[in-house]
Amino acid sequence: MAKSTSKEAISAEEKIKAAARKVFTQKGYAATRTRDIVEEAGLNIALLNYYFRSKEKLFEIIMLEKMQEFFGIIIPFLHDETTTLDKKIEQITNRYIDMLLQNPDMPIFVLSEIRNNNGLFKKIQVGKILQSSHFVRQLKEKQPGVQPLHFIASMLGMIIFPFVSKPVFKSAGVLNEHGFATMMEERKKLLPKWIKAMLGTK
Amino acid sequence: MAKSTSKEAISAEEKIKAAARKVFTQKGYAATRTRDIVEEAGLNIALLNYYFRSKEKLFEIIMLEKMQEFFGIIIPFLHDETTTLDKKIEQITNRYIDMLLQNPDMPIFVLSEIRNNNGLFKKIQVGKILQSSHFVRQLKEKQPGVQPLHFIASMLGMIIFPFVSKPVFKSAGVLNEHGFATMMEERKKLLPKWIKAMLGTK
DNA sequence: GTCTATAACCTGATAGAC
DNA sequence: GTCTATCAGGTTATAGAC
Repeated sequence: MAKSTSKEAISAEEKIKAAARKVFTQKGYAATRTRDIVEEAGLNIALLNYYFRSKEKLFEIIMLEKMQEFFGIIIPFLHDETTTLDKKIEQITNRYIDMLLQNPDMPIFVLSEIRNNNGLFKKIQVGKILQSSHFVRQLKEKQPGVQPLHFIASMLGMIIFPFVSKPVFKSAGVLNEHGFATMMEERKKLLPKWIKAMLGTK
Repeated sequence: MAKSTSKEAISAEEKIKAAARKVFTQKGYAATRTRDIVEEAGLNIALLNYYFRSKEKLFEIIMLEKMQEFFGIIIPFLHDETTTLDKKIEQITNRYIDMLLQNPDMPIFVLSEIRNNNGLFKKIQVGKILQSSHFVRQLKEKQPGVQPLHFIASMLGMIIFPFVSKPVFKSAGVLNEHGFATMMEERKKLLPKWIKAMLGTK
């Protein structure tokens, strides 16, 4: 059945999915109980199993969704043949930070669940997509000596790592929620400069 | 009782601790069963409870140990008043990568467990140590406009992020175990150059 | 479709023999 | 100190009423 587009109330199925998104990404698969999810949704366990068969099946749906978002968001920019390398760096930085500010728990969730369960991830062809991208071709032209992987790992590290270590900042009293958001907004300006500076070295 | 320094066989207590280190860091607290730990140690559950009282108490011991290593390793370099900023960057990069190559699962373990359980972490005064360090004073002199936090987040991101995303590289077929180690060895040379290039921008 | 009650299983922890 | 057997509690999943 196609999803209704009218303004009618959200279905139980959708409520459970939304709750699962929230709880799974916050606590991870192993630490979440089906009870946590249905309580968050204001429903009961029977409904979860009625719609999704099992905790594991529900998790797969959420996990695939999150991996798609996490890895998919920069693909259009990587393949854009009309933009310069510098422009791509700016777009990726801005777009990624914006998306992660909406989903701050996503990186640590996706990365730690892939550690626990590489099976699900293999469906996504990250390696091939990257290697065949216009972005990597441009990188090789600009810096023939350096593996693009090194550059990409650095760029993504600068963007994503603050989200992964956000709980550390908060617990250590270095940053609160608002301070973190401000910092990431500043980084949208700062990182492209730093990333381009890396390209200037030999 | 002081730990024996002779070459006698490893005690059951030490065997369980070693097994716990391995299993907890690989799977995280929630996903490990006490049975996993004692099987790894070749012993039985009763021993675990005899020596450590509970799964949680054993976990706390391992977790404190790992946090100490993860956050503590760079402190001596941060406070060294005899070295230049450039030298510190080289030392931190080299030393951190070496340690993480020995403990590749450590970053994702420590960071995801802090997310789940900030209580344990609060005992370590990361924020104060950082702010009062010679390293941060040197940074402020060199780049008065930029928050040291931005710089540190970038530097640590470039160093640590590859370890956090290692399962992605492996599952995606981009790198195998040996390729990853090679890449990190290359990064010991590459990162100091890139990090210093960031300092040169305004 | 939704709910309550319960089954079936798993996991951490302990009792008690050696 | 070490082990086997077992308990107590919690968790997922389902049966069956509405």
